[in-house]
Amino acid sequence: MAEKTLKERIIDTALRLFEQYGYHGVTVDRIVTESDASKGGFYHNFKSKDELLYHIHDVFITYVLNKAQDAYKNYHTPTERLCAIVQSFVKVFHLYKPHITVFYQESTYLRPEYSQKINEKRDEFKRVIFQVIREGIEAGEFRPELSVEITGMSIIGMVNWTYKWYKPNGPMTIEQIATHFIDFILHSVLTEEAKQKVENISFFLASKQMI
Amino acid sequence: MAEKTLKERIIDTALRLFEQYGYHGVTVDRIVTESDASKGGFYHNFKSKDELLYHIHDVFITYVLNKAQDAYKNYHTPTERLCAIVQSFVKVFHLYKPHITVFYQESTYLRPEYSQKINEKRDEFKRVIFQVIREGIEAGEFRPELSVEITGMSIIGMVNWTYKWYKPNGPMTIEQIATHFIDFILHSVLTEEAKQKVENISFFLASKQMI
DNA sequence: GCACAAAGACCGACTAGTTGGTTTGTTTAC
DNA sequence: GTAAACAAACCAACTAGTCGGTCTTTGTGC
Repeated sequence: MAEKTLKERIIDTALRLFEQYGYHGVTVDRIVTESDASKGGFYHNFKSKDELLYHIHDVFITYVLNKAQDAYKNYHTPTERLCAIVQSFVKVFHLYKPHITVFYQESTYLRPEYSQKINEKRDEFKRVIFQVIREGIEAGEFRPELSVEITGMSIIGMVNWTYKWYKPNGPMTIEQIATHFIDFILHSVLTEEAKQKVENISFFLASKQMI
Repeated sequence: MAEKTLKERIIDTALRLFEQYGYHGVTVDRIVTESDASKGGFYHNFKSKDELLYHIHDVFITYVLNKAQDAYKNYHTPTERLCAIVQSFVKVFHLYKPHITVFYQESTYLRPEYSQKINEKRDEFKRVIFQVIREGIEAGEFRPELSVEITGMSIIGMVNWTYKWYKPNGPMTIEQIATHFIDFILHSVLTEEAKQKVENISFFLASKQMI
């Protein structure tokens, strides 16, 4: 395996420090020191501290958006799609927890030119979720009295909040957490008929090879 | 009605600015200018910029904790208590949206002596919610396979996330949003028997004079 | 009711320290 | 030789906090 490049080392260090102390709680000098780099090396790889922040945002949102779009493509009923999206969404927290923390804590400090790009991808992600819920209602799988927006934001909020409490080495694995979320969500959105079909939710997930 | 004191004017201005630009995106000078105060007036009322941040945190968490404790006292079944807590919790977003935004965006920047106090109240709030869920399961109203912690954090996350998208003058009133959340939550946590009793959720809420 | 002093509220120019970013010159590695 | 990276001095801008002073209110003795 190739050694880590300087750029990667800087990003790793910055991520760790930003997560703990916040973007403004960390100086460029400190990032440089703790990643065994130099100021020259830093500014060779990044135009500015702002650009580094943008880069962190972009890596995460790009990943999660792609995962959602893949999940949409690879499954073909609203219920399966919703499960798959939530599943992959939750799993991201294992890999990208520092990214996510920075994403939700520091996005106010993104400069306009950067935040615009990020917001486009974020909105696209929301659109996919809303779409699935809308199709679920139309297909009769989800309860017709649901509000697409509030249901969508409830799901997004519930999952996103994980970044505030999830501990990678805690008592719950990320898969267990995902299963609980999906259980919670399916009980809320499915119609009685659809619930009959799914029957046992854990079994349903297993049969779809999601867990 | 008495005029607003300087302190109140400073807090109002700071809240508005912090919400939009973040704690580090706003200087004391700017707060002072936009609240028609002076540097001296600011430091007469607050020991430091940090203390102002703490004050904002404390007002919100104290309010929401009291509301949850009141809801617990005033109702006597787990289902009613959960509804009442969520109800009052969501309503807080109407009054305290800027506080909440600052609370969740800027808490990393609270100095240790302050964040300790805040965390105690926040943990106490969580404790109340966990307690209600635990009692709901024990009483047979909530599904026994629920995880108290994950269910609790799901509810808290779902509601808290509201601060990211709620617009006080948007198409949904805060009461409508609260009703949707409660509907979502009750469908997830209630056992089949308990659902029979509650029957129609909107009707249930109305009968308890919650909406 | 008044004189006056003490306390508290508030002002704003100033300071001292910090920090993102630059520059210049050097070194390493393919 | 060229690009990536280092080292360190340097700067300009910014910003939290200070400090001496003024104005206003309140309390007290007579």
